[in-house]
Formats: sequence, structure tokens, C-alpha cells
Amino acid sequence: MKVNFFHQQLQFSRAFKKALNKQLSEAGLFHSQWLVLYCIKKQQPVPLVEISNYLDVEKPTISRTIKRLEEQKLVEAVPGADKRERRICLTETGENSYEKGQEIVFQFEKKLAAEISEADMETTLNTILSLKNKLKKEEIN
Amino acid sequence: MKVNFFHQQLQFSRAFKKALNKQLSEAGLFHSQWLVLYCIKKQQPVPLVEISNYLDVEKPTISRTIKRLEEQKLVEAVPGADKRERRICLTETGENSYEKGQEIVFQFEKKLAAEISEADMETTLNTILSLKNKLKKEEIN
DNA sequence: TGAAATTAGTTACCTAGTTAACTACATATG
DNA sequence: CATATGTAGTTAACTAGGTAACTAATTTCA
Repeated sequence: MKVNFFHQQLQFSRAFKKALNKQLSEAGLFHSQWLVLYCIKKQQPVPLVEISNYLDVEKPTISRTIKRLEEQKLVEAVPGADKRERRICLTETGENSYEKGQEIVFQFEKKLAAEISEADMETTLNTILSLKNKLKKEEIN
Repeated sequence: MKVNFFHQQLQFSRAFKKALNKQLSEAGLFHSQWLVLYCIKKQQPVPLVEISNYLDVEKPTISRTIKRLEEQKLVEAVPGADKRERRICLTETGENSYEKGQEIVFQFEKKLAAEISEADMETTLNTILSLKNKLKKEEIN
């Protein structure tokens, strides 16, 4: 049973992203783009490396996502004290896209989780966090 | 809290795949390759479309993975009655890689799940299955 | 039986993640 | 101060997922 869990977990996460991407296309966004907008919104102007740390996604991935968001005029860089840094902000269009995305994600997750009890959700979240933590620890060895 | 769950879930699934891929490199395999070998092992000679259905991964993705496995001489196609089909089998090398991968995956998952109680694991699995099911149903609308 | 619809698989092109190797700037230390 | 080390970000090349549009073989059914 334990073995099957991980397979199911991965399958769910793919299905989840697929479905959410479909919803988010309404706002002209992909899920990964929305996540980055979310990070920027929370602590703009934010250097790229902080987004990478927060999302636990490697820098080149974030770099590429930011590049596309810049092309779509959703974000822009402002100069910082440290010349290596590129501190990123939302544009006005970016703020709008973020808000739209936020609403879509919120409704989607709410609807999806509706039938799960609070208690089960908590147990499940704790299990996931615990597994995630274990992975981090293993990494060191 | 519910909102955070999905984020954590996705982060875990990325971390999980990353760590497992690292382990599997010992056997010269990627996780997705191992999954496909697993399907083939269970019901060879198996047409590509059945792997796609079982793993719930689109056909072009499976097609590409099979192509690489063929290049590595881990699998081969045998002719079937239906001329559209390509029924896939493991080669002897493929059987070996599968066995190696199987052991690595088993040990990895066992170690990872070690500290989670049976009860919590069951709750978590049921939650995931329930969410997965809900996604499938939504899809129809 | 012949035309239409379905199915298996592929190709091309997109997003999203990874690692490895690099540049340019900043900081620490001899 | 000069050098070494560390850090922010990029580039290139890979795996892994997706959709859309296609070919060729098979079924359906009028």
C-alpha cells in the first residue's frame, strides 16, 4: 500500500497542474508563472534568487520564467544597490493578471478540497510535510 | 490551510522525483523510464496506448520515452495482429535494468515512508485518491 | 461493400523542471 | 591592496510533461 501511495501522489500532482493550467489560461497565465507573480507580489522588489529559494526551484528555471513575464510586460526589473541583482516588480498589467490568477486558483482549490474533512486535510498536509522534511534531511547524507 | 496544502503537495512531488532520479541514476534510468519499464514488465507485449492509459500520460510523451528506451536497447517492438500497434517487450538488458530499478525504488520509498504511521498513510492515500477522483469528474463538465 | 468514424502512433512545438559551466560583481582575508 | 572565495544571474543542453495536427490502419454502419 505504501508503495502505491507515491505513485498516486505523483499522478495527482500532474493531473492537478494540468487542470489548473487549463483554468488559468483564462487569465493568460500558466501555473508556474502565477507562482512567480505571487512571490513578487508578496515582497517586491524581489531579487530572482529569493524567488528561487522560496519556491525551491532552481535559478535557471526562474530566470526563464521571469524572462517570459517581462516579454509579456507583466513584470519589470528595477536597479538595486548590488549590481549583480535584478530586483523584480509587477507592472500594472502584472498586478491585474495576478489578481485574476489569484481568484482562479482560490476558487479551483476551494472547489477541489470541498469534500475533504478538515481533519483528513490536516493529517494529509502533515504527512506531506513530514515526507518533504525527510527528503531534505536525507539530502545531506 | 487548505490552500497551502496544494502548494506543499506540488513541492513534495518535485522534490520526490528529483531525489528518486538521483538514486535511479545508479541503474542508468530516469524515474519516467522506470515507470514505463514497469508497465511493460507487467503486461508485455504491451501496445503503447495501454502504457499511456495506465500511467495517465499522453501518448506523445510515452512515444518519446519508448524511443529512448529502444535506443538504449532496453525494450523492443514485436509485430502484432493490428498493424497500427507497436507491442513493446523488455530485452534481456531491459529486464536487468528493471530489476535494478525496482530494488532502488522499493528501498527509497520504504525508507522515506518509514516514520509515517499506517493510519496516517492510509488517510493520506485516501485523500489523494479522493482529490484525484474529483479532478476526473470535473473534467467532464 | 464503400464511406465515415475511430483508434494507434508520430511529429512539431510549447512550458517546466534539472545540472554544469560560465560571467560579473561583492566580500573576506592574507 | 590584492587575491581568493562566494554570490546573482545567465546560457546551453538535457528529461518530462502538454496540445494540435497529422498518417495509416481498423471498425462501424448505411
